[in-house]
Order: sequence, then structure tokens, then C-alpha cells
Amino acid sequence: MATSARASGGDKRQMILDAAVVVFAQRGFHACRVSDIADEANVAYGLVYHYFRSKEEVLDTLFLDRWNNLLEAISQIDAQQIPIRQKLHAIASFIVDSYRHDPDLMKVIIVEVTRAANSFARTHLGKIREAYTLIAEIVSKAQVEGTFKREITPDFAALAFYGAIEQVLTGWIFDWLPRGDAEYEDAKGLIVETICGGLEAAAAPASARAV
Amino acid sequence: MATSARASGGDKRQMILDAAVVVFAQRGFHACRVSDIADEANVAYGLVYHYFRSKEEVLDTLFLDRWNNLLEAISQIDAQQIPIRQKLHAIASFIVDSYRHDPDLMKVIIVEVTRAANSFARTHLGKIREAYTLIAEIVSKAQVEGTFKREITPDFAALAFYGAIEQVLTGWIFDWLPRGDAEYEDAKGLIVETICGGLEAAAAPASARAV
DNA sequence: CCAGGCGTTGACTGACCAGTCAATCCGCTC
DNA sequence: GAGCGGATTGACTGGTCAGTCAACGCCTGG
Repeated sequence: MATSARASGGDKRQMILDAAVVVFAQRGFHACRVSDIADEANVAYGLVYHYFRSKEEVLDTLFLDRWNNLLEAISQIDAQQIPIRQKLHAIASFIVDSYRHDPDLMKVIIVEVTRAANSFARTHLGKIREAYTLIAEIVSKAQVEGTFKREITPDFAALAFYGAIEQVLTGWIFDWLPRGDAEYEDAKGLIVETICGGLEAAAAPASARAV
Repeated sequence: MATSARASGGDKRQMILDAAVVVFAQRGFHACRVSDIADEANVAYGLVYHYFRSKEEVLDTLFLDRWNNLLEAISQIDAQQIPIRQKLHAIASFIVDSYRHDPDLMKVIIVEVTRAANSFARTHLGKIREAYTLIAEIVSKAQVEGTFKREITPDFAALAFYGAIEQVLTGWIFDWLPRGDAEYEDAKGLIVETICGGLEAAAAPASARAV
């Protein structure tokens, strides 16, 4: 009664999006057919085209929703008055927890958009770079206040930081790395420690930039 | 005369491979047609299938040739009696110089294989992970000798190191980062410094693992 | 009870393209 | 100069799928 057979308004739209996540995660964007999405959503083929202009628009929608969340989260984290390490930890947390909360969706976003440099990343380059830029600004401020050294450019640092996170997520997605709540928590700390503290034992003087 | 109209043996095979690099780099593996490769190589469509079983085998060939080179290079670098930083710098150098020497080929390998987690990376996961493993072993040895701290697992360190390199290459490939000989040299040093020394100014004690 | 219209359906079309194959070419050997 | 066999050609086939569209269902408002 509450949920009539005829679902109200955008209800089926959401069902299609949810189905798309499952299908894209399982078979990949290019390998799956639009009919797979419709089947998974228990919806007629044509309805997908009622709500979305194309198969691509479905993926675009999934990506943009999620990525805008990320951008806002980073901005909010940056606005807080906390040490730089805590900021980076919070960003890593947000992304790792996004994965924990909905692994399929994050898999789709990373595998099909973020890492798919020749197809979708092209379209969304602007959005993706916004994230880099926000992180770079955080690094930059840390350099100004003296917490971070200046030898490494903020852009470069952002690349390394985000790259490390993405690489770890990729490791989980493809089962190179063990998954689990403990692993997720550890990873957050390890990413931040690697990027901030480096791998070297605290012994060599800062000037030991050999090679 | 030396080069007769009828090229000898595997000559055309190489022409096809070279053409594939150009075409894959320009339009992407999925977006291009086999006929594009044949056209670019000035060769009949069918000849591609004389030398390769499928379009995929062309890409596989490109990838494996190059990746095996990389694996061997890493092994050789590891065998040398030099400080850990120099080893990592040499690895970064090899990869960056590979890009400098043949940007299109590296673009194809990274964009179409290494980062294409859902299609080709699947097939070549083993090969790709060999690289991680080799790097992790180097890190592991550095931990044993006390140069690297033990808090960060070798697997994780390898992920971060390789991830940083790949991210920087991606930055060049898609024009987020300026290219040029100076930039290439700088990048090698910055990658190593970021991973080994971290971003933080040398002031906080090693125990400052906040958050 | 009827009309209008959004939501929904799924068969169909048009285009695309990987891979096949029968025919031709050409260098070589005997 | 006959004939073998690998190299080369490109028209063709078979299958796939994204996207279209005409029709139908069901709610709503009059």
C-alpha cells in the first residue's frame, strides 16, 4: 500500500542507478549492455532511455554525485582548525569510508572513471583536478606555516597523496590487499604516515638528498 | 635496393606494432578500429591477422615487451651495491626515461593496460604485481638494514612508490604537469624525496604520529 | 466516465567492426 | 620455368548493441 506497484516518480530512476552500479562493477562499463542494467533493475529496456540520454549519462550521474560529495568533504575538512596531519587523515578517512560503505560504487568510480584516463576521465578531468587542487592548497598552507618543507611542490604532493589512496583502493578492489575494518583503519594511518613522514627511519639529516 | 619493396620477414610486423602505438595512443584501444592500425601501417587489413591472432594480442605484445624490460631493469638495479635511495631513484629514472624516449608507447601501456583495471590489467595482473613485489623486496631489505622504518609494510610502500610514479606519468600524459627534460629530472628526485623523506619538515620527532 | 499525459514497455533498426577466407603476389629452389 | 609456400590483399560475414519509437497502462483532474 505504502509502496504501490507503480512506483512514484523518480523511484525507478534510482533503481536504475543502483542496478548500474552493480552491473558496472561486475562486468565493467564497456563490457556490459544497457539491457543488463535494465534486467538488474527489473525494468524495461526503454525506461533507461526515459531517464537518461545515454549509457554514458548513467555513469556520469553516478560519478558526479559522488565526486561532488568528495569535493565538499575536502573543503569542509580544510575549513577546520586542525593540524595538517589530521586534515590529510580526514580526507583519507572520507575516501576509505566511502569505499567501506559502498565498495561497488567506489569501484565503478575509480575503475571506470578516475583511472579510465582515455574515456571518462577526459570528460571529467576538470572535476577530478578540483580534488587535486584542493589538496594542493592544503599542502601549500602547511608549507607557509612551516609544517611541510618547500622542496616538494604542492601539486606534486597532492598527486602523490591522492595517488597513494587510489592505489590502495585499487589494491582492495582487485584483491591484492586484505580487506576488513582493521585494514581500512590501518591504511588511513599508513597513507598519511608515508606521505608526511616518509619511509626513511628518523636518523639521516634532512640534507641527505643523495643521488 | 637494400630495402626492397617486399620487406623482409617480420618487418611489417614491426610496422604494425609501431602503427598500433600511434593509433592506440591517439584514439584509445577501444575507440580505434583494426583498420586504423592497418591504414597507419600502410598495410592491408588482413595482414594484422596474419601476424596477430586478435586486436588484443597486438596490445598484449606491446605491453609484455616493455614490461619485461622494466622487470629486468628493476632486478638489475636491485642487484647493485648502492644505497636504497639510489635504487629507488634508478627505478624512477628508468620509468621516466622510458616515457621520455617513447611517450606514446608508455601512454598506451599505462592508460590501456596498467590503469585499465577492468580489462587488460586483469589479464596481466601477475606481470604487473611482479613489479610491486620486486620493489617491496627492496623496501624490505632496507628495513632489515635499518634504513627504512618498519611501521610501513613493504607492500604498502611499494604501492605508494609505484603509485606516485604512475600518477606523475599520468599527469604528463594528460597535460596537467609541464613536460621537459628539466621537469623529468626534477620529478625523479621529487618522487624519491617524497616517498623516502616525506613531506614534513625535519622537526617533529619520529613519534609524532598524531590522529 | 472520459481525456490527457506521464510512466513504461520491448521489438526493431541502423551502424559498426572484429575476424575470416579465397584469391593473388612474389621470391626461391630445383 | 615450374611450382611451392609464405606474405599480402581486401571484400565479406556474422554478431553485437546503443538508441528509437509506436503503443499501452494507469493515474489524475475535470
